[in-house]
Amino acid sequence: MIGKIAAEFATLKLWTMDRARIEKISKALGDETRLMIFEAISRNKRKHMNCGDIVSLQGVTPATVSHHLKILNEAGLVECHKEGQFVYSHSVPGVVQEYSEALAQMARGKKGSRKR
Amino acid sequence: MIGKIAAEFATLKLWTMDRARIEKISKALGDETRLMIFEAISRNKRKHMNCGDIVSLQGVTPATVSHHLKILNEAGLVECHKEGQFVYSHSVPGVVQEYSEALAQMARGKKGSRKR
DNA sequence: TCGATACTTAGATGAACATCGAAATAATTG
DNA sequence: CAATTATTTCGATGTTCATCTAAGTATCGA
Repeated sequence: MIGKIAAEFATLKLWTMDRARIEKISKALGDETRLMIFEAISRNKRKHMNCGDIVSLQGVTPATVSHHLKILNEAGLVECHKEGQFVYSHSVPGVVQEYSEALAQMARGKKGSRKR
Repeated sequence: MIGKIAAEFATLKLWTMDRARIEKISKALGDETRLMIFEAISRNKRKHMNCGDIVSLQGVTPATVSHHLKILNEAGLVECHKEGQFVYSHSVPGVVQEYSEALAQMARGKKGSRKR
């Protein structure tokens, strides 16, 4: 039965985020300023925000914002694209989703954590 | 109807985790050793683990394990209870759940984040 | 009560990191 | 091209933090 096979695929999940990835995302979220930035970027989905927008939102310098954006980007939480002299960022909710599932699985005591 | 009221309570959610709480949990999860400890504790639901069990599992001293357990506990991710000379720990999956929801909400750009 | 076992606390050390100002790079516009 | 604006990179600085050893506290068994 197709349904059964599909159901098995759905539950099987050959891979999960490995611990290193979970750690990286957790680290990225474990800073007050970065959380503010991530929240701000997520809130403005329509009109993407650039570095300067974020700077004017909170009390940090462009250098600091740039630094944090890099970390959020390397964790996969936000993506950036350059448009002329501006760098616009948007959040990637899918990564948060995967991260949540990986954590839930870990908390539930499942084995998981297979790479590839 | 009781059922309806209960359902409203369930969906209404008067509060969400505030940023400080999210930050604290993220920090707690943002360390390799702590992730290992959290995973180990979660995996052994039946027979709760004590400090020594964890020590023998990974290459860290009792002092370090104690330190990390404190942080995981303060984040609400694990709970500990003393039994004689032993301190047993177990994970609290509900907190991971709340944390995930708060993050998802943030990533989706919802307002949320009301305290109390 | 003594000695062993389990854990915590204190203090020290080195590494990681958040932040800034200043210099560098990149793109835009006069 | 020169001047301006946007962002990144560099180097410095102070703070946070993971870890250890050693000393302290608590519990158990003889």
